[in-house]
Amino acid sequence: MPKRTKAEAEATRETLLDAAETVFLVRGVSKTSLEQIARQAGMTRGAVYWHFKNKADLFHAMVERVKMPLRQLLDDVEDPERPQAPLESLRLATLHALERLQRPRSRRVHTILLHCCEASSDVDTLALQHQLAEECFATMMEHFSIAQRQGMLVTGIEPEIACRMLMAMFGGLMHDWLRDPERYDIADVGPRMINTYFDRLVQDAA
Amino acid sequence: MPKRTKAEAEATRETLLDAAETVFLVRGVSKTSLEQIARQAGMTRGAVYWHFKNKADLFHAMVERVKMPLRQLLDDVEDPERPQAPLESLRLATLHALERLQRPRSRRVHTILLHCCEASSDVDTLALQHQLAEECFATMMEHFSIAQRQGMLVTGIEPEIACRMLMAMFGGLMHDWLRDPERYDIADVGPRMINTYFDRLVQDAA
DNA sequence: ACAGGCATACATACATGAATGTAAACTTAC
DNA sequence: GTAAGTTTACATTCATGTATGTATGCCTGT
Repeated sequence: MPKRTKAEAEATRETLLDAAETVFLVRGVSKTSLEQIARQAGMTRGAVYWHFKNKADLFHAMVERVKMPLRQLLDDVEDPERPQAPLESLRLATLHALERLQRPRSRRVHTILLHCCEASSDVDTLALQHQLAEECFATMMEHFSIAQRQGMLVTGIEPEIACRMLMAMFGGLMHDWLRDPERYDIADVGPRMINTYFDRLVQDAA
Repeated sequence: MPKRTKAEAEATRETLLDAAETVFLVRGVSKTSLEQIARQAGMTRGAVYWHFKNKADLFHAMVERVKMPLRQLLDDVEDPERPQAPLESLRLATLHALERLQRPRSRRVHTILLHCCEASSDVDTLALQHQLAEECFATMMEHFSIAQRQGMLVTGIEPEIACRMLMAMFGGLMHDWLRDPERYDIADVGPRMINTYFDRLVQDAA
């Protein structure tokens, strides 16, 4: 039954993206055919090619649905009353990011990005990761630098190292947990790791 | 000119594995055909199918050439004179692992494992990672637990969290650096991160 | 020691299957 | 009626696995 109403068309687009998430997770991106995605969504390849240019385009749209840059996370948690608490802001933003990661869609898409697709493929996943990482690093470096100037960083620790440690820890935790989420409860382990990091490596000025 | 001598045959096998590393890095595992690998090695698919059952088998052999479990790293660094310095052993083993990672072949293969192949594909890369991670975790947990019993761990930090933090940090650093090794010098940043971690989170008993 | 025979180490050819992109047909909303 | 949404049909490309070809290294009997 061809030609749905405008709203219905938009709905099928979302359905196709949902289907893509599902199939990508199981088969991996490169081994998934557009046919499989279409069938999962209860349609044919024609629908896919109508809404998206090709697999790369579809993939990109799928990622866009969950994209949430650190910049915005920080805007959410930064306390307007206390504009100079960079480390506390970072801690909260990190914890908040960890919570978002556990939401089903976010979890699925990040699993796909980290484990079910490869570089130099249809989709340039490395460029996506690179872009996100650079933005994260720049934003975090600002905050760590401010913290250091305010004497809130334990002496002897350079902002760059602290920054890279946090990024590595967070990224590594994501990568490791998403590989097999049943192994441990990230809602418990994650915050303990993050809090331990901030409590130990980072010290309020006297 | 078919049929080489036994030693030459072994040499072509290695050549094929080298070729695989090269092509996998550029095209990604799933998008590389055995034809491309064979041509890169200056042969035909016949040679590939002679030495390996299929792409998965070839991939597995490629990984085996660099596989170096943490257990062995620890055996290398553990001081027989001072059998009770678990944290120092871990620090050294971690630093040593970091150095190994920078060796060209190790670097290539790990890049492929982390960025150029996907789960649920020909090769079960998740199983490989899982296996390594489990062994690492178990071994490290032993050492962290011993350290805690000896009062060498900062009070208030549980061995499990310390263990997972170190694993996440190391894994995240690998993942991040290998994505674009030109961004920073891991030979400089890596040890500083690791040493900072051990210096700050882990404390010699009084 | 060497001549045959057999297994080895590849190359070539072929059959199959599957995915892609596009074009054309069809149906209904607007 | 026309354009948006979707299906069906088709042509092309490409990787895989296998089967077959073939020349050489290696070994065994005498």
